[in-house]
Amino acid sequence: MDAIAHSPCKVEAEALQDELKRTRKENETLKVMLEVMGSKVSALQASVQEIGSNSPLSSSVSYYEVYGSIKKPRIEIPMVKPSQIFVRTDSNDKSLIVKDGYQWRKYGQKVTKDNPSPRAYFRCSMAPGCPVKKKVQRCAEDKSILVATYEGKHNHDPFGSPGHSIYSPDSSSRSSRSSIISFPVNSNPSQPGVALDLALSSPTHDKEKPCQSLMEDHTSNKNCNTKAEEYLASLTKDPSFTVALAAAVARSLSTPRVL
DNA sequence: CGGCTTTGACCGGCGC
DNA sequence: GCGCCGGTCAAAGCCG
Repeated sequence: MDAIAHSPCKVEAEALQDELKRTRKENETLKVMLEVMGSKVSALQASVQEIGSNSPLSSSVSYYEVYGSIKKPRIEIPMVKPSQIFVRTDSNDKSLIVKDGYQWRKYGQKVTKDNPSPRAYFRCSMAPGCPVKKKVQRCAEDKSILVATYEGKHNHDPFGSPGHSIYSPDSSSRSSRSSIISFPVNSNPSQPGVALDLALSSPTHDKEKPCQSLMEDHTSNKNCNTKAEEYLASLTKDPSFTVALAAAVARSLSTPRVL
């Protein structure tokens, strides 16, 4: 009886072991990919630092765009949709307003466990059916930094006009006291200013103070020119980089430390 | 007066 | 099952 009962179990066990082997191998491959991506990110950060980053922020890349280029990600990634931007404001300014060119209606505020600063919840009010929401909260590490998390995709243009860049430095909608940290890559009028937080995915950075490192890196410089855009565009066009970046971001979000 | 903010209540998911 | 916590609702008040 036992022998009859065990033999299918044995087969199952072998199948599981086989799968485990395959999973390990895949894990190794992903590790290598992550390392490659890490070096690319480091190069990118160095490049951005070199040429500056604070110029006409016409648009940015978001996790959506990263995933939009992937038909079916091999790895299931929970909760990767929200993308973040970091905004430096006056530390005396207690408002949780991130001026990104869209019109937002606040519908709630909460104090969360992990951060003493209250988190504000906004809905896009520029278009009636716009599903976009954003959460704004001060960085726990540096209260002068606002962290805005965007969810969803706008079904309209900012200001209803494509020519009206939401990140124009001269734009009256921009707060003169704040600077939005984001990487201009390609133009997408339906996206808000969404930053790709490379600090999250870079293996050279620890999880702590992702916003601060970005702040130092990108606000200290004033010029971001087409070279950066070209470099970033070439990176985002690279499918392997995109996949690896997406995976790394997802892993960074789900686990504090990857390697 | 209409639209927005504020804020306490409520709800659902999740971990223990 | 219960409590905690994040997210949302909705009434009241404020402001242009």
